[in-house]
Amino acid sequence: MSDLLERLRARGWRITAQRRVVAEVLDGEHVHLTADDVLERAAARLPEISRATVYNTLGELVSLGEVVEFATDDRAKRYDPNALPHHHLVCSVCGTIRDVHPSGDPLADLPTTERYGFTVHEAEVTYRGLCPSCAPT
Amino acid sequence: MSDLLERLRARGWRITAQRRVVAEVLDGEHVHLTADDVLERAAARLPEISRATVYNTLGELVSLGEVVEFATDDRAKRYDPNALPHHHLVCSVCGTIRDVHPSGDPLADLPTTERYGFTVHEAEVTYRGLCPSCAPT
DNA sequence: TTTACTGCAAACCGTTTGCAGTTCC
DNA sequence: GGAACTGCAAACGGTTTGCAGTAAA
Repeated sequence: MSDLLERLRARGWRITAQRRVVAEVLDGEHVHLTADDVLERAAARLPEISRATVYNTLGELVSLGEVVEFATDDRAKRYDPNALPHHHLVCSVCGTIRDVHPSGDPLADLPTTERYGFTVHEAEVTYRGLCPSCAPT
Repeated sequence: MSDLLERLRARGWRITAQRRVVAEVLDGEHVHLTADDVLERAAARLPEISRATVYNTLGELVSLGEVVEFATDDRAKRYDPNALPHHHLVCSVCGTIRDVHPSGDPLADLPTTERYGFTVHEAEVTYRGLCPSCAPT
């Protein structure tokens, strides 16, 4: 994510304090923030940042492919910095999300007869279970 | 889905015209309706049905396990009658959704080292691609 | 007869939008 | 200087809720 600002610049985008802060907030692994989380953390560093700008910037990062939107059962979408392709492991009780990297390619498991004429590009897996803190003792 | 009403009754739920109609609307394969779709189709048979009742009934069917909520990138959740476990194939352009049944168990592809101490119960796969109508010619 | 269920309407909350003002290049 | 970006505030749309009335058992 560190050279994200370079890629933005290469696309002709202006580097502003707001965009820099949003990019910084999203840096790291196992980061799955809501737009509101991002606003809160960004505002801690740049108090005058607005909700609209956070949404604008998130949308831009998504269309750049730097960030992936992740729809959960909650109402709010999660924003996931997409350094390397990965899948998600979600706790059914507390909602904790971890990034996981399964062995093998899920795409290979979808036979032609089950593709309905689609050209299939990717598979996105959500594993569900109980995290250690929520597991019955 | 046909004996759903029996299962509801067994749980002590009252069988009303509204619940019957919602259950009927959700019957079938490749059915992934929004709450609004359900309301529209239910109202075609039972004009006085209300939005609140549709949401109530959908929520009940979900907690019964008869219907599965499916969060898409769109704002509206989809409701999927859950007769047999299955996964989804989604067109990235038009949003068409098909039920698919991959060979093999995606759960087997998640090594212990990638489970972060979770007890993993299920895997939910979303395949993305282009449907025949949206594929470039 | 009892109490679960329904319908109405308003509230809720995440997200989007229009626009005037600002700032980066 | 000019286009791109920001902040504000209002609108939007799917979902939830409170409550008075209705109907299943």
